Amino acid sequence: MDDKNNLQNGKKIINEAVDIYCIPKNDSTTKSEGSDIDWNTDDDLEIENAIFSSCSTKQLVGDPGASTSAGNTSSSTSRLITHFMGIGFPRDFITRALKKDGEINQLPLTSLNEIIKLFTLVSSPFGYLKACTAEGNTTSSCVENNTFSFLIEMGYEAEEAYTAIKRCGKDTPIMDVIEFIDAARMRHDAHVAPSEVKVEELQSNRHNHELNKSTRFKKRKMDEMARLSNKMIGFGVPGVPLPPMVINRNLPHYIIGPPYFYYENVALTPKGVWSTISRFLYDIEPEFLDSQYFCAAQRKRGYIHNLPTNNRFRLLPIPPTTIQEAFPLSRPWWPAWDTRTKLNCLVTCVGSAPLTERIKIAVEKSAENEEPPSHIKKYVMNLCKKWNLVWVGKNRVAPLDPSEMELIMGFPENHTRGGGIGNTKRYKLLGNSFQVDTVAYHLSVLKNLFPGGVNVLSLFTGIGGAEVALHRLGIPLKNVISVEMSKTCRIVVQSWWEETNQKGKLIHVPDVREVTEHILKKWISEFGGFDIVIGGSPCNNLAGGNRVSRDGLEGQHSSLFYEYYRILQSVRHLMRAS
DNA sequence: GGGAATATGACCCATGCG
DNA sequence: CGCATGGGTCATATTCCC
Repeated sequence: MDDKNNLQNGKKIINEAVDIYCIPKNDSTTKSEGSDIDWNTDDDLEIENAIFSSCSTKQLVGDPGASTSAGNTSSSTSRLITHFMGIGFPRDFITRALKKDGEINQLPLTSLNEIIKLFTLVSSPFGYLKACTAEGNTTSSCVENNTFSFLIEMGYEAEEAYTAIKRCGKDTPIMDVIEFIDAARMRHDAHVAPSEVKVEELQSNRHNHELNKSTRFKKRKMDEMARLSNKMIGFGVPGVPLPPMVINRNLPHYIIGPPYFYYENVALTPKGVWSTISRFLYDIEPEFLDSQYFCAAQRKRGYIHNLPTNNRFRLLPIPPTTIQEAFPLSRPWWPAWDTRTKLNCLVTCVGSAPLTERIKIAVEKSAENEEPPSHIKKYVMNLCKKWNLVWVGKNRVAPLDPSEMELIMGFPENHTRGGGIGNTKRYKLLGNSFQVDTVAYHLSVLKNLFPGGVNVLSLFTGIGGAEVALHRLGIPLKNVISVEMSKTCRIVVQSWWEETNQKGKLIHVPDVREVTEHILKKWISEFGGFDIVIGGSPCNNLAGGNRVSRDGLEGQHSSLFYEYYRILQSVRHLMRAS
């Protein structure tokens, strides 16, 4: 049944993608609304490029620079259909993807590729397999499609996957197809034309095979390391010298400038999640950053945004950055053998009282003024690290209380206190939040860009980390649309809004799904557009701590990332149109 | 030394019970 | 609400082997 849902979801996204990608409504070169996009006359060249180029040319319609000119539309359409049928998509599916309001839309091949990619990503290979069968395709065609879907899901380009399957043969095991693509890529890097790659060479030469596998492993490893360097200093943090490697942030030209957007999630996701997120968010390199450079606790997060990165500045006052500074009262009780200076990530669950008692008893066993034996030290340290415990008295450890967590996370003390909110809930809210100083560092560049204040579309607002950051930066909040499902969070944000005497307007929306194009249009015309779209979509299906439903980006909650993407696309589209 | 095997550590968590 | 319990996927660190 999940497959069916995936499929429907995929179709929904395609329809939305068609809506979003299609036509700039008041483009002077187009005649009727939403149906006529002009064609590049050189169809042959374009299709050739699409099939044989191994790099993504994300030139979307409506993005500046997507140049178009008049051409033969009907033959282009049939070529497109032929092309995608050649890949293995059912004709019916392609025509449905192309159709809107009963008319055939003429989309550049690259855009249609995007749509297909979206579909393939959202619907599982098995869902697609079933759909094929239902639509009367042959089994062999389904197998081919399945391989294709897998390759796409793994992050290969549609074009190269298609070429590889075609050249290897549709019955070739998927690993061999991958070897083929990687070999082709390596040769391409070495300026060898893809057409010179011979399948037989790979299949018959075991040594070569192993070599490629090893090189591929290395290459991936290096890619990962470059993206996710163990220090996690993002594009630079105050006080830490940058590595000699130059940060080369080449944003696609069409994504530079307003509306700005800022997306956040946990850094250590299941494999492939960040590359998928990045692929949706305009191929922008995530900025992986650990909040330990801004506060006393680690917090490894990835951020994708189109904000400038020069002339950032920190919030003042700079909060304590070590446990000892953050908890001066703990100093007399802190044993020398507990060498921690930073807390681990503050999460939604905390250690229990009996646990702290067990630790007390374990430590007390050793004589006065004497270190416990090493196995006790190890036992205690493991628990302290696991539960983020601090020393609060003689042989006594305790979890942070919610107010201490608030301070470390950069919120005003008692931000989440009262109003009917219990401690368990406070821990949950705080554990799910932004670290304010970290986010403020990134958002600080907005201060010069918007001296008069900002209009914010805040998705998955939580307890308002981004709003607090902007406020503390001294950036006036003009209009804030806060989309947050939890009533408790809305209460927290509303209280903060009133207590800090905000002059702007705060509108609460409970569900992202209510944020339709229609209502976005209304807000945009009312406010004159959004200056920034901020959001950290649910991480519970991505986070390592989840032992039950770490389902990845397609998980029940984490899949709301696609809503973030949808809304951001909508805002960008509407703001270009207005 | 370098690669492979193995150990260790970290993780914006969910559920059931009393 | 407090508490106990429950794997698994990653990355890095360490050890082992050639």
